[in-house]
Amino acid sequence: MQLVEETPYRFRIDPRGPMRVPGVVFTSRALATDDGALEQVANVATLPGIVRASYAMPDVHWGYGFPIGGVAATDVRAGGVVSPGGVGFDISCGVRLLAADLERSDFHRVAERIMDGLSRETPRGAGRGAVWQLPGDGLLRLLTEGARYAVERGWGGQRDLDRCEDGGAVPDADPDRVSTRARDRGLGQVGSLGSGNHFLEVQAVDAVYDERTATAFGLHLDQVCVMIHCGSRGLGHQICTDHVRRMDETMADRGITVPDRQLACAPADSPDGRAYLAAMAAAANYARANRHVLGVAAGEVLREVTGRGLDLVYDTSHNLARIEQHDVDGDRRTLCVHRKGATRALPPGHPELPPDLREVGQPVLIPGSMGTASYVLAGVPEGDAFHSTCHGAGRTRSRHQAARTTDARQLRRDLERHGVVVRGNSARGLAEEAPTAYKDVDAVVSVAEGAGLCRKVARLVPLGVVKG
DNA sequence: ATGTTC
Repeated sequence: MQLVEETPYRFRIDPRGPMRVPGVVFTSRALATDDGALEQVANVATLPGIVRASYAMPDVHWGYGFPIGGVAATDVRAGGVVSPGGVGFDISCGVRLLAADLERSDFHRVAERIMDGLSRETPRGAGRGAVWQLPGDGLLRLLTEGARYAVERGWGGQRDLDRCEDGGAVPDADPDRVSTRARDRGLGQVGSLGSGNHFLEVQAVDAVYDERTATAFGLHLDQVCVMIHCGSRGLGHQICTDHVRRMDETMADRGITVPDRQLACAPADSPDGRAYLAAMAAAANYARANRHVLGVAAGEVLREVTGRGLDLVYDTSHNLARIEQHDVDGDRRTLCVHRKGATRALPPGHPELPPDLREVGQPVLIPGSMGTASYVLAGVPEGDAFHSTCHGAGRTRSRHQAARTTDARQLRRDLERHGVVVRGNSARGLAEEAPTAYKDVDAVVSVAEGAGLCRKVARLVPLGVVKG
């Protein structure tokens, strides 16, 4: 794939064949790799109604149809499509960061007790376990009311909603567009991590790049934090499966052709498109509630051991499509913005930000790979790509490759030698997430900042990890 | 990511 260097951090793929717009890849000469993701960037550029460009963030890698680390916006009033592959199977997968009233130096003497407690109270792995057993009509309410329903039922409080994207619940969710099978899968999983790259980490603020913004976010140097990375479990997965199948069946009848069946799509303003968006919104609410109750459970463990609880910094999703208003070629347009492995990064002054964050911009939470740093970033005024930035380190090797070449016991020893207390789930799961299978998160974040997509606020390092 | 192959 031919990349044309526009600036040190911005590269272009010129339109060819059925591409309607160029590809724009935010990367660097050092970071750029091609595992097939750039071909996918070009494929996405062929989607009906796509505007401006098919974007890739610095952590881009190959995914189902769309690349992970991709951003694509379509013009809803001009037949623009929505594609489940542009959101991903783990709908509204995201990150929740909570800050403890505890210093790094306080942690070590209680580390084992805290990690044992977090391990005990955090269901994880495929299938089993959840911290919240929902009452009879609970799932339907959760799908429409998200974290607000959890608060109503006694989990956490108003601040948890104020510091969650969309106040804890996205509008326009319709449980009727969620299949019985999807609901069945989701019913017993509210409050569980899942597996793969999902985790709960205890971290310490290792560096602060912007004191004023960090203070507004509720963070300071050497503070202990808890970061939770998880999504919508089997429910979101089943919704994606159901709607991809439906769109794959009806796409040809609409006269839509795509270069890859995994780009199955429908006009956002069509029955199939609206049905997916309504089901996706339900999964987004599920994911918010999932992270919410896991955060409350973690806070109870910390309070039990230390007498100090947790305050929410922010909760953000990096797998979602949203209907947003943006200026394109001088016109205000209604766009369906797909972010798959990409994080919304609202600039200072944006009306959707809570009042206490409006001056500094949206907190952007970037989980590193296991045992490496994580970041807190902020949105910037000049942000390109519809106010989006990266979402993590980004894989360089497949799960299979990582598992084949990693000794899980050695990896665990290495982590513990670096002072990270490990509470794993399975040896294979640990091996698949070896940091050597990922890009360097410090490099990814530096490129994202260099490309003008966001700015650094704080760097966090792991003290303990509960692995999904 | 995922009751890791409906």
